[in-house]
Amino acid sequence: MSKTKSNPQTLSSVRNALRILKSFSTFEPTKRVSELAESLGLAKSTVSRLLATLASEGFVIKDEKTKAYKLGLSVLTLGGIVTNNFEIHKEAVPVLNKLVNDTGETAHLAILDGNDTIYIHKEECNHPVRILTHLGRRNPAYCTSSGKVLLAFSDRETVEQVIENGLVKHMPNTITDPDELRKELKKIREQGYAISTEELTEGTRSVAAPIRDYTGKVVCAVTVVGPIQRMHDHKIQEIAKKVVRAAEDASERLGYDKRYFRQLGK
Amino acid sequence: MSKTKSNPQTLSSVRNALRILKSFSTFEPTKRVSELAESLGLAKSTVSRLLATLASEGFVIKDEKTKAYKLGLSVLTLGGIVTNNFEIHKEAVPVLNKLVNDTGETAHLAILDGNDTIYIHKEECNHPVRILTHLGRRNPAYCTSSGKVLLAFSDRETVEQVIENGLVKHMPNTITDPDELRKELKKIREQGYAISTEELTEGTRSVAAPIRDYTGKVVCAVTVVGPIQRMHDHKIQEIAKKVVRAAEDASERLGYDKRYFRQLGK
DNA sequence: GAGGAAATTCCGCTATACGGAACAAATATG
DNA sequence: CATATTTGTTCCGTATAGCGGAATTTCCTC
Repeated sequence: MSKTKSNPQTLSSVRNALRILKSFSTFEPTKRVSELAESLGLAKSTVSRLLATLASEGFVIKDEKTKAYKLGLSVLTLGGIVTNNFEIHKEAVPVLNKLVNDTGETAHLAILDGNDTIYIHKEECNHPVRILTHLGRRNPAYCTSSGKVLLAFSDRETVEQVIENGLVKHMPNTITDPDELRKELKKIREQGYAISTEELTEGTRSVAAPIRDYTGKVVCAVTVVGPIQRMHDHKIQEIAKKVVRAAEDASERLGYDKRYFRQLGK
Repeated sequence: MSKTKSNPQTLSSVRNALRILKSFSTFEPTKRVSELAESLGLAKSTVSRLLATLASEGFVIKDEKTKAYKLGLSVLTLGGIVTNNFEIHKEAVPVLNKLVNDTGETAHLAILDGNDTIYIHKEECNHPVRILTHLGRRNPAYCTSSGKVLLAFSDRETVEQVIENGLVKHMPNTITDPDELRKELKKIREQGYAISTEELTEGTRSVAAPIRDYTGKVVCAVTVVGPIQRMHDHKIQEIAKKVVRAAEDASERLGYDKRYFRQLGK
């Protein structure tokens, strides 16, 4: 029964239920019994029962007509609680709002989790043409602007871990050479922001800058994402400035004292 | 083992795991083993194992120092997927943005789930004094403006179901008399919006209006919430107008043709 | 450094969750 | 329109996984 690495003290039925939940995505928002049975290597009867249990607690919803399942509202409620737990949130949201108004593009807050960045907040712009992202969205760190910023300001091991994990070429622009990535991170540290142009997703460009807490530690990144047409080379510097400014504002609100740390020569 | 009503074909271990997840709230964002064992009526060892399993899949995070558990990032990711699934979302978010700018207060989208309203979107205002709500927040329908709007435009059975479920007095202003509630809903149908003043939470007032889809069905409510000091009697009519307008805008974007339905005499 | 509380691990027993088969329902096919 | 096929659910016997309680470890507290 050990598919990935079944820790000794974990319950397989529960793990299977959680795997079912995790198998949903923006691109496959509905799932059916046999599909899941296939992909998880379980009997149809087992999946059917697991789904019934998940449904009874509101974690999935069954469309009685098509017999397809989608994620339920319990999941939404829990997500909201998580969001509320991040203190960064309270301080950074107003700043993010302003940034969206100033740039006209969608902005996010992102943190690092393992080898990925995760959007912990999203502030949508009004443009009819929008990039498809969502709260909680998980992207590989090495090929997104927010991820690169967070990596640039994290310890060596984290970076090496990401490299060891493999730099997959998603797009022509994806950085796949370890040394090139290290150089890129150095550059980001120096200039104070990161840009990513079609490194993960076609047609999109993003800019990110680090938010620091009162200890000077980078805890989060602000990032603005948009279609490359609207993120022209001649506009990108302007946007970058605004992103950096927003990040500095948010940092200040978290008690970060720029001058103090400059004095320290950091 | 039948605590609430254990459907024959549901798995108790999975159900217990889900119950653990659901026991987290904004007010109790962390939980400990013995606490959960007590409240769920399970052995500490059982809870410990369930939590270990939940942690291994990122649904909870254990603070190794304090041994306290909080909800994990997997939950956030799933919540984002749910959000993205609501089509109303795409259409209503720009409208909501505008509403927040116009009123200066936090706005939500809400839907009805059983006897509760659930916020499926939240657009925060910039005021330093803010109402504590969150995405996925579940509130009783009969004592919130969004809930009352949604009830006002749903079928008789739903309303009677809510009444049967009990009208608990949360505040002096809470409507607890069934007939009074029915009268209130009638009034809401006539005027096209609902107001709730300290019916559930002290110091808050909210206004809500219905969003309709192309079939004319009320699918969702827009609501603006704020502290009563900022929602003065002499300002409330103005705010209500804006909320109704926003709801109409959103309805139009969903293909609802006001004139067509007026012709029908609806 | 001892005492106590809390979490985890161990262990034996039973209940339970599993897979397979049978059944039911819905969809596709001719 | 009947038949074939796919898909989901229920039933059932068995093996085992998950349960509670005790033992052990860890972590505070005094």
